[in-house]
Amino acid sequence: MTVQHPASRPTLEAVAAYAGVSRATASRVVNGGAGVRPPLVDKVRRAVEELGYVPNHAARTLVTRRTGAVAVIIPEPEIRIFSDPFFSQQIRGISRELTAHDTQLVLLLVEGPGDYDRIARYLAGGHVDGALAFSLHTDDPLPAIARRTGMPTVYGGRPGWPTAPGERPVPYVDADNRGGARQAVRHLLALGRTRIAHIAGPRDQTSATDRLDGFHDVLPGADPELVEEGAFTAESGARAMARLLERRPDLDAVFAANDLMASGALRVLRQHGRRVPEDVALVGFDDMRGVAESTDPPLTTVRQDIEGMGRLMARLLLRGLSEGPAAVPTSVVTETALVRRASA
Amino acid sequence: MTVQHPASRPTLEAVAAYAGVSRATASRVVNGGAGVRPPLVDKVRRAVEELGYVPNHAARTLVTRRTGAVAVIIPEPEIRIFSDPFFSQQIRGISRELTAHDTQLVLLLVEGPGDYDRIARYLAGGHVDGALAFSLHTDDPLPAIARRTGMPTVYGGRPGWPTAPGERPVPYVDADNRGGARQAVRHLLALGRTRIAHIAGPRDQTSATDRLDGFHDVLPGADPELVEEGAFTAESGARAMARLLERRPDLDAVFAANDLMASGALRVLRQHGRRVPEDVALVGFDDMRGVAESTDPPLTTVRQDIEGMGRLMARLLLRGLSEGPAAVPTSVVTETALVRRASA
DNA sequence: TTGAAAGCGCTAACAG
DNA sequence: CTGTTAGCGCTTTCAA
Repeated sequence: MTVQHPASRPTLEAVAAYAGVSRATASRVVNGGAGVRPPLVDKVRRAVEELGYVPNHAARTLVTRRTGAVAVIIPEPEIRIFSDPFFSQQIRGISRELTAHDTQLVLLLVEGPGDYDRIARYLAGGHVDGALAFSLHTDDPLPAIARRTGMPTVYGGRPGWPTAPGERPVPYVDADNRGGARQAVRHLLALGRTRIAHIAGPRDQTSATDRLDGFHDVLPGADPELVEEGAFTAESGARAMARLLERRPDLDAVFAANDLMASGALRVLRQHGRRVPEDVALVGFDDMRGVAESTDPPLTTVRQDIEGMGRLMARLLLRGLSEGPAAVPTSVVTETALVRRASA
Repeated sequence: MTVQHPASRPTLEAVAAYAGVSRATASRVVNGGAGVRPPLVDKVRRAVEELGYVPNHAARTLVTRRTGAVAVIIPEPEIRIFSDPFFSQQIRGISRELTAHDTQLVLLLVEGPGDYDRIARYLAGGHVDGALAFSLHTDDPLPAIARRTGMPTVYGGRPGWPTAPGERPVPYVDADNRGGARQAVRHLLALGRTRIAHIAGPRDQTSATDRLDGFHDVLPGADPELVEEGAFTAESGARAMARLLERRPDLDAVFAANDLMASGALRVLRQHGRRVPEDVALVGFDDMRGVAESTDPPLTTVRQDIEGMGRLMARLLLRGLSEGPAAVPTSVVTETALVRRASA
């Protein structure tokens, strides 16, 4: 803690006076200097330097109606389910892109349903120019709020409902979950496996259902007994694996919808005396740092570029902000890549 | 993306007209309504409701010189080293506290040394009322920037240098690392272990040196051969453990300065045929989710209230903001607790 | 208790 | 190319 009321900083007025020009000219120079004669530009620049002038953000926002800030809205529960690395990598990507465009990141953590009032007020309050939001569930109030407040918003992850007729589809960025799942299953097939099981994620998350769809794309006639549902946690993966093993002790491969579930499945496989990959080949999804490479054996998995997705979200939003909604593609799907390790 | 230029929202002027009062009275009501007669208060409230009025933040900031926002500054590299859960829990605590006080959280990720210019400009720009910063290294430019810009700042983690004479000590919040280490080592002692080793963290982090100090508090005459240094990663923990085992194959207990290193050590212990806890008892630090309970055996470790520390940081800052620096205690150290599991 | 008026610091027409 | 002028929407003396 230092000064309580920061010594009042020099204003544009002061800079103008110091440089011997009008406030308007000083303003022009500060904002790029277009259309101002070089000698004057120099004088003003020197004045800015000398006086240590920094533009007052509030005053600028008041007249331009641009805040230079973007809200990142994260539902609290997600932060857990989605496991932290995911969250922080995405944030990093967003932060990089925003910083490169001189835009600030305001973090809004949503604790519970009651919090949406606060979020709505915040968005309506003109604190930010746009918003980035994540992993919408079917009944998520956010899109309605965004629409009502007219706040340009880009979503992370494919929304769980179809676009209403006549409504502009919401722009989102997502990994190619379905394609990635196909890569995983095809790999297992190429290994000569014939009884491939799938541990799916929760039905209310599109990333989970998309992966399940990818599984069925490659194995259209898969025995329903070979599919189990987990909750994207290691524990749930272990339980799903146990059920699978009970029903189909003859299975020779497993594609788990994420690495956490794969790690749980791996533990159970070993407990049941199965060797991985000899008896049962195992593929995960996410290439989650600290999990995928550190299991024994390390997981073959599907990698998605999480940071890149974050960057892309920010880029779409910024483009929409500067060029209008029409410049924003409805959605962008990023590629996934199979990472071969020892488990399959 | 919806509207490009948000439909201009109603102003105080509009509310005042609608309610049939002056702008001044409307303003008073919006800000609590002190000193306004009830009937008028009601009228204005109704007008606000009817019109859907939300105060313009920029205009308010311009006159009050308060932004209602706080910057959270996180050095990029730390985000990795410190492992993500730490980061996100701390953020959560901060967010909770700020939200409760209607204050916004602006996230500033620092990518590299060059970024400090940007940070300095940002803090000088009057975008925020205060700042929260983390894990300072000895040569960190942040404190100087904070001082220069007169930005009230609270730090997370004990700074790595002594307060310069005549300077106000920086306020910080930290876990009782030293006390926690003592708890860990005493526990090992109580178990009857006599050759207790320590895998310390990097010398330039006070959390590491404090834990090392705690170790020495309880074991003042410890053989230097029983202390090794790691980098707070699982890999470095494994390497340190290997060196320790080579030098002192007779060791019967290990206190690792964090859970990640403990997990690496555990792996190496097993590879060398040591049973844990029978042959070698092992204690970690952090009670890191997803690590401590999921190793085999689960780790006995020292828990710190990370979210609570975050909350505390925010609370100190907010208090300083409203009551002046004098109201902020120099620093607060939070308690740690030994969590007994199977490894010791 | 209420209202009138000044002004926070800046940008953006508009004239010159 | 530069300066003058009018606000942006709000809070806050100061008078009434």
